[in-house]
Amino acid sequence: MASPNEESTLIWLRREPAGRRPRYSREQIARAALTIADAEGFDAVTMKRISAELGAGTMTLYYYVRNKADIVTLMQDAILEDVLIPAEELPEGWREGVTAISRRTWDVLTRHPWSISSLNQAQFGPNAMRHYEQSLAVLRHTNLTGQQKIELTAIVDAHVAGNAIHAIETQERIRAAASDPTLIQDAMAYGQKLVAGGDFPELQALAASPPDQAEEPEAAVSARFTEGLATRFTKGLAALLDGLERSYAITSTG
Amino acid sequence: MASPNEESTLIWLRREPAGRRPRYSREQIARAALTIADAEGFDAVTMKRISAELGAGTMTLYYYVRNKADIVTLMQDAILEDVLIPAEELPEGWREGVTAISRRTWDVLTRHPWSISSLNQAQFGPNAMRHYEQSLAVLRHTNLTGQQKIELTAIVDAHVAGNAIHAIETQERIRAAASDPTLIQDAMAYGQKLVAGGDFPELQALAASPPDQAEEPEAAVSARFTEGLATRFTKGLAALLDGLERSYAITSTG
DNA sequence: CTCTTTGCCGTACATGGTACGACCACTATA
DNA sequence: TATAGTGGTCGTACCATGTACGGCAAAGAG
Repeated sequence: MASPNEESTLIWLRREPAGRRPRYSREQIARAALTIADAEGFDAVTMKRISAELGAGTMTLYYYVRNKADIVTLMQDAILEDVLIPAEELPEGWREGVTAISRRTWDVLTRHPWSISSLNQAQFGPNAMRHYEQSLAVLRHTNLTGQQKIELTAIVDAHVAGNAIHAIETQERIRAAASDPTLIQDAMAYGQKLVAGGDFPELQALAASPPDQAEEPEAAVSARFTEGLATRFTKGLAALLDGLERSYAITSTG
Repeated sequence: MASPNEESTLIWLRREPAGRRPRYSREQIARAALTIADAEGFDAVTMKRISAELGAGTMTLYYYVRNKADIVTLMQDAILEDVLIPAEELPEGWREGVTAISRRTWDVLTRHPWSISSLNQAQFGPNAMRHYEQSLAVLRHTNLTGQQKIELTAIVDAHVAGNAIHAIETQERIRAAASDPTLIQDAMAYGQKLVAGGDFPELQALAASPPDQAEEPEAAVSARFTEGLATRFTKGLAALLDGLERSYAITSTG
């Protein structure tokens, strides 16, 4: 039997140094890492970089945290905090509730493009738990069984995550293209080469039609794109909920 | 003006060594990498490891490929080949077609868990192009405009990817738990601790009900889970298509 | 004032990607 | 057949990153 509560594999079960006068805190560390990730991408989040940001030695971090994965876990949990909707702001109906939560989740994930690259390394945390609880709570006054609530939440969450990834990738592509036009040129060249081969009639047909809205300030293009992604997401989500409402025969029992 | 076609940023536009008698080929390299990834996970895919698999020196790979990202690109494209549906097997209606493609995509992605971890590093390739073409082709005999086809495809693709990720994560968690029971124990301990705090009424309610189907051979549990994930995916997809059919007022013009 | 604990961090090592350039064998030309 | 060039292989070396280890100083306890 291990000593109570210490040396767990979960950071959430290991107490944070709080004894005499620790100079830093897990929260500070997470915040620093987050700042870096948002500004320079996930790859820039390095133990050295984080510690430098805090004015500490690299190894100091290991006093607060077991390894880098722990820090990533903290980061994920930090952004999941933003995903939570204050109780007062939660709309009434199940459908409005799910929509609000999903929309907010998508927003937050999209605002933190690194959230995708870091997916594999993170662990379930308290805010994930709260998010889950909230997602279920929204379904309270429906005729769904517990298993059905779980299922529906899983489906919707997966949908949201998938669309967030899609949006992030698109945005990243735009950014990359802006900083290095060669990328686009090459991609276009390759695409055209393939299409010219004649094996892609559908794509060929599409390539012919759109009115190439060139000549627009970079920022505008980017902004319109992001907007477009958001409305596309909204549309898809509505369709999904429509279908789910039907197939589960969901009714309000409020 | 650069020399024609050489030194592109895209591997697809750089010719493969084929002159005198190259000992290897990009395809071989990709296959080797794929084998390793499937067997030992993406992290095991190392330049040294790949070359060892081929019986070559590490640096030899760089004669066929510019860098590791290129190899990842080749890997992705390789599995996308499996995603393509032979023309004869494509069902008639748009809905059946989309379902078949989506289902197959989900299957393949799920069978290659590393496809997720490698998302960020890969580039669009020929098989991605074919997959896209096929997705559009299935919508040919409908009343959708070109933009709508693109939109719908994007939505469905994102949905599929999201669900695949979800499934993969679940499976990975199961595997991890199987190899190290401590993980589950800790997670359960933490979960219960949180729930005991009283702030998670919905989760508490759910935790009470399910008939803890313990005492089942590991393999069986895992298999049932996978199956469950697949049917869940099918259900969600059907709902999504239902909703999309309605909101786009899709009709067949076949 | 001494001893123990807390907290900080320099050093060192393992691993992974990759730039550079030596080296060998084959082929074309003289 | 000798020579020069070129296609293909790979050893060495360098850099970046995560982290184990252990020393050290300061704070508190006795």
